[in-house]
Formats: sequence, structure tokens, C-alpha cells
Amino acid sequence: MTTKRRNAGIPVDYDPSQFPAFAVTVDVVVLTMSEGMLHVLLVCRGEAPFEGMWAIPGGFKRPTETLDEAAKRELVEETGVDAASLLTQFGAYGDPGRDPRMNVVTIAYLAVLRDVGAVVGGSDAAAAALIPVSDVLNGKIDLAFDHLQIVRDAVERVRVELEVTGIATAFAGATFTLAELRAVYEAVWGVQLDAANFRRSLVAEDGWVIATGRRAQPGAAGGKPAELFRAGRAWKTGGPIRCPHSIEKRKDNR
Amino acid sequence: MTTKRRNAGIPVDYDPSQFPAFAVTVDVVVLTMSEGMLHVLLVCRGEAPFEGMWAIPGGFKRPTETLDEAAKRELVEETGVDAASLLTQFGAYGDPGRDPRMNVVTIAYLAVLRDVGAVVGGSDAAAAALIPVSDVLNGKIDLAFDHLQIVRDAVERVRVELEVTGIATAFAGATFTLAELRAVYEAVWGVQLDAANFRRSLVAEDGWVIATGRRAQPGAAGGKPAELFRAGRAWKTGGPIRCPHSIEKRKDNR
DNA sequence: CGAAGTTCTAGTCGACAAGACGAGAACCGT
DNA sequence: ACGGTTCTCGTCTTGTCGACTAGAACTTCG
Repeated sequence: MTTKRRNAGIPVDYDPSQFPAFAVTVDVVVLTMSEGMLHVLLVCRGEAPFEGMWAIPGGFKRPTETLDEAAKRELVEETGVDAASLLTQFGAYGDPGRDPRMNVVTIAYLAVLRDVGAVVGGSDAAAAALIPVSDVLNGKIDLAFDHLQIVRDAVERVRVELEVTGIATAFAGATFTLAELRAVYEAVWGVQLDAANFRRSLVAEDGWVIATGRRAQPGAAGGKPAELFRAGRAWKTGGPIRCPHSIEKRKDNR
Repeated sequence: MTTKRRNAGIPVDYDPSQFPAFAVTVDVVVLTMSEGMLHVLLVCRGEAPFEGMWAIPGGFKRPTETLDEAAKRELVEETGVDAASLLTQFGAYGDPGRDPRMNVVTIAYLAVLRDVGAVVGGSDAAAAALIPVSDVLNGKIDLAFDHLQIVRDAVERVRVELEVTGIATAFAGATFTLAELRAVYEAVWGVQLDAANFRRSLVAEDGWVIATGRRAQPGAAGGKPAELFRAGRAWKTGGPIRCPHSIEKRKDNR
């Protein structure tokens, strides 16, 4: 179909001096735990296209910065947070027409923040809000561009990362109770974990959590105050909890 | 319902008329198993920069195609394979200066092919070769651009995918023996797996492998001919084998 | 043809991890 | 004080995974 002449494997039908030009943007999916549910940070677009619709924060990459630097800069500009616990690239999106104005390829990043309560202001005229991920995934809230797909992929990525990396501690603060940490797993995976077994798998081996000696305030319903821990070093190499996918994969007898 | 007003618009440089222009390319890391070792398909560059060096096949994305389509097209043009068993995007690379000529952001894809024996030809077969991944990773072979990092990331991705997806069957043909499949795991993970236990975890549950009734030719050393299987449906949801990550001992060469 | 060698297949056994569960400890409200 | 709630500890059971052994099937070599 095309001229497949090539010089030692490199196609020559594309002259570097007349390459097709694209805009390259970086979009950041900011996830956080709030009130036991997974939330995503969205901004309301102030201009066309998709004016008035919700979108994930992002912006153009600059020629002098790396992709990671661009993501970090955008995160600062949009949320005021200058160092996320976790900032990982997880996908690129370049369908023709995904931006009606021009050819845009976007690199998507996932950022995990601990619960901040209210949204910190950025440099944006429009509103920003923490929206429950479930409201986005089930279509109750429409997103601009192909951002729904990007959020879907981000959540799926979190589910996997939760099992193989120490991403769970990124949702928590400097110190946390085991119940808080367990809530992260339960919310992201959508499962119920036994509190006693959860504690055992973390405390049994050294390096996951370090007791601070202090105790948290009990909740409104009372109860024994939980121990406060901080994250150990083992999280860098992997996660302590495996997803009990046996719940969905019930073995049928035959 | 935390909403907060902001003072400036979506970043000032978000102006469609004066966005920074980039070239967008798609590079494909083609991995295959050959002689019990993991191999990567490389092409020899015929022009500057990096003339004469090995590189990953790839090329410019066209404005009218998606990223996935671009990857598939490049794979066809470079290797002649029109449908890889697996073609997955795994990363984007956009460091300034990674291409000395201009600003290039590349989207990296991973393709897994079953062993093709000899070098598969594009239009210029002499310029392409299957190189053992180990030779690339340990620096015996220099790669152009930042392609060494891309290959590193691809191999790491395969290691993870092997555990959570059915990527293992992509290395094998339509029918395969369990020894062949086991060799994939052993080569990618660098471990030794017990043949008996490996078989048990596959045939114990239904859906992993389906017996064809036929038997493979024994190897040069003789031995009982192995049963020939084909892949079942369970591979779509996950992998049957977990990586024994506690094992540090490398597989001894043979 | 028989013997030796190689590989595949089947089964058992024990160690260990993971889930279920009960009981007690600490703190709340009334 | 007292029931309700949450956290913490221990035990029991279950299932999985690796190590191991033995036998089956086919090769080549003498």
C-alpha cells in the first residue's frame, strides 16, 4: 500500500523534516480516599469545547521538560500539591478526533493523594471537586473528551498496583490505623477483608508497618482506639495483601 | 461537595493556535522465545543519527490512525506479521533530546510472537535480527536513542503480565506441550519450575489447557512424547502460575 | 532384541499461608 | 453500670504449593 522501500529497516516514506505535527498533553488522574470511597479530582471546563463539562486536569507538555516533569508541574498548577506520594504514567491516548480542534496525543498519569478534605485551589477559573469514582464510572457524570476511558483505565491500574506495589500507603497519611489501610483495599477492590487476618499479615512480618505507640481517636460510635502505625520499608518491593479474587471466581463443582 | 473557585483559566498555554509541536512515533518491542531464551527483534539503522546501531522497529504515527492501529501497521511493515498474539501499549517516552533532531514523543508497544525460527523478513531481512534479550540488557549490544530503557521496561512488563494475564500462550503456537509452556515461564522469570507441579496446576482446573489427543515428537534425546494441548478460555482472565518471588537462585544454563 | 538413558505423567507428603471464628480488651453513649 | 462498638489476639481448619518418588513411554546404542 505505502512505499515500503526502506533503508536498512528504517522506513523512508516519512521525511523527518515534514513529520506530522501533534500536540502532546499530560493529563493527571488524581485519586484519593474520602469517606470510605474512592474519589477522583475533576475540574469544570471553562471554555469550548466541552464547556461546562467535567474533565481531568492536564495541559501541554513543554519541549524542555520530560513527561514526568510535565505531569508533576501540572499537578502543582492544578491542585497545589507539589509532591504526590505516587505519580505514575499509565497510558497514552491518541485516537484521531479525540480533541475536535487538532491532533492531540495525551500521556495519562495516575496520582494518589491522601485525603485532603477540601480541594486545594489551583490557577483555574472553573470549579474543581472530588467526585466519587463510582459516579463517574456508572455514567452519572459525563466527562469531556475520552476522559471517561482514561479514568476507567486509571482505576483498573490502581487495582493491579495495589497488589504488587506499596500504593496503598499513598492513600494514607504519615500515620494511620490498620482499619484505614484496610478500607483502602476494600474500597478499591470492592471486597471485604477480615480485620484480624489483615492485621496478622501486616504485623507478622517485619517491615510493613511500624508501631508509633500512639493511638487514634475512636470514631463517633466509640470502640477501642486503634494503634497508629507508619509505613515501613517493605512497601517499596511489593504488597502484603493479595486480592481474594476467589470471591468472583467461585469454583463450580463438576 | 467540596467545590472551590479558582482565579485563572485552564493553563494559559492551553491555546490551540500556539501549542508546541511534537513528532509522535510508535515503537514496537517484539519479543519471542527461541532456543529457550527470550529474544528481541532489532533492526540496524541505516542513516544518521545512530547510523549502524541497533534499534527497535517503529515509525511515525499518522493523524488518521489510532495509536493501536499505528503499532499494528508498523509491526506489519517491519516484520510482515499481520496479527500478533499480543500487542499492548506499555509506556511513553518524551525526554527532551532523546532524538537529537527534534522533539519526539514515542509510544512504546510490546508484541509477543511465537518462535519463528529464522529472522522474519520485512522487505529487507538482512537488517533485522533476533537478539537475545540478555545481550541487550547487559550492554553487550548498544541500542540507539533511549531504546535500551524501552527494552528494559518491556521485559519488566512481560514479567508482570506473565503472572496476571494469559500472555504465556502468546509465546507458543496453536498447540504446545506443557514443557514448552513451562520454558516460557522459566526463561522470562529466570526460575526453575517443577514439571510435575506445573502440570498439576494447569490440568487440575478446567479451562487452562485442552488436550488434543495428539502427541509431540520427542526431542533428540528421546523420552516419552509429551501430550499436545491448546489454550483454553481461562487465560483471558488471568494466569495459572504465580512467580516464586522468594527464590533468588537463577536458572543454570544448559 | 535388550539395556541404558531421557522425558513425561501420576501420586503422596509436609510446610505454610489464608480464611473462619470466638473471646477478650478498651472505649463510647446513655 | 451496661450494652454497643471497635480493636486485638489466639486457635482451628482448609487449601495451596513445593519437594520428592515411582512408574510409563519412547529414544538411541550395543
